[in-house]
Amino acid sequence: MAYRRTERVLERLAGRREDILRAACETAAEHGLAAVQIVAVAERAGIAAGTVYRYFPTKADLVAALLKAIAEQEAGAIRSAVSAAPGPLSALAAAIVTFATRTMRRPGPVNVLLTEPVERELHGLRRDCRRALVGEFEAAMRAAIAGGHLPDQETGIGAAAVFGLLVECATDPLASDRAGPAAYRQAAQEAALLALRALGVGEARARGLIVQVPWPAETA
Amino acid sequence: MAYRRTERVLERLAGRREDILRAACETAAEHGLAAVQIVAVAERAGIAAGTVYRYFPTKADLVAALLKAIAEQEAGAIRSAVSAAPGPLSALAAAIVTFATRTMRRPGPVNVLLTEPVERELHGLRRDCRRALVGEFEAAMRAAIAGGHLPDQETGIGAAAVFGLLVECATDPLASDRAGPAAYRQAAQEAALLALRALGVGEARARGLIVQVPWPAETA
DNA sequence: AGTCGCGCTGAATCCTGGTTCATTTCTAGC
DNA sequence: GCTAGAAATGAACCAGGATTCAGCGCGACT
Repeated sequence: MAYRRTERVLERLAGRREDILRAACETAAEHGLAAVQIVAVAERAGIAAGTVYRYFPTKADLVAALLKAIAEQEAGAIRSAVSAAPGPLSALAAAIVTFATRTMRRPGPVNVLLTEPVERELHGLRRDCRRALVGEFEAAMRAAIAGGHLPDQETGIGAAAVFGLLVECATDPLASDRAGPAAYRQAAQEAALLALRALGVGEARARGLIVQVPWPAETA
Repeated sequence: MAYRRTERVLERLAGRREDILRAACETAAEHGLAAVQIVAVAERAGIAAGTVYRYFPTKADLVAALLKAIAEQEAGAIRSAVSAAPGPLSALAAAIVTFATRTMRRPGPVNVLLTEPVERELHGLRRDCRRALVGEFEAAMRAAIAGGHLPDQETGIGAAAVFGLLVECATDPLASDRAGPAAYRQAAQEAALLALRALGVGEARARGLIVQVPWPAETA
């Protein structure tokens, strides 16, 4: 008995796993899922290709972890925006504006969630990730409806509609001449206005809600 | 000079090109772009793999033709729905309902347009195809605005929003328990209502418009 | 019928990228 | 320092799928 996984080693191992996952996420966000190749990721993480397989038994596992990480990151951002809002309706607005702004500023992560993975076995997971994000909007809608701030309606389809609307607005090349932070905020507010109107919030009310959402933080 | 491309031969050649393209489109619509493989397409078209290369110099060309064909097919369906409508606003509603219904009934074609092709060189084309579809909605919006039937607004972002909204509603697994034609129509109308509200059409008016759109034809 | 040129064939080739594994390097305990 | 076992390495391997090409057979003209 000459080698034992001491605390120090475990830390290093966990850290390395993090490095790999981070490298994969960055690669995906920057160049798309197709660019997530074992050798490329390994290189970016500063290790050899074979080492990746000590942490992820197969590429599909790596991609699965990557999708979950991105989804959780985005969902977390929405949740924290929601919890910071003063009321249910402004929480919904905050969720919408936050997601729109983030996605416009950096479309990569969300694009990954919408991109069709090659692996058949990942379709289900990817759908779940999408659903998780849509679920955040749905929860916000439910709360607003419960409080009587939003017309009663089928939240499933409404949340999906909001999600699709925001993503398309963020992705559309037409809006791609967004030069600086101010332009992002402008475009995001425009899209948010449309989303809120779709859910039955009057224009004037929607504008008021949107303006007071704080600027989403850069990270997380 | 013992062989010349007679009329008959030219016809056969053109027909064969059509066969290949059709086979590719069907494969893509049924099993996704990843399933569009030269051998598979050739087999489906009833020819040998090598023959495909007499009509499409490279796979990317085939996929490009495929994307254009699908986009044109969808755009055409929207256009004919628009031109059959009695007025600008009902034309917009017709465009929306038609696209929603078609996509819910057969999500394949539209999914192909939204799926990331592996080839870097196809990104631009795919974007153009998307834009072409969005453009149909934009044109309908412009006409409605010009006629004073729709609040004045930025049509680019509005059209993109409508497009994304409809696609997501058609794609979302939540709505996937659509059993029959009636269910499709129901879901499509629901999504259309959200889309029209997003553009500032009041709920009551929107409902009235949607109901009177004729059932989209199965083909084309 | 004979000949020519073209289109078709499909097995062989090439390329890309995931996966493996014999070897090397490192860590913990003696 | 020395040894046993774990982790890392990276070149070799392999599979899937695009592409090529030498040979075959048909249609068109004489």
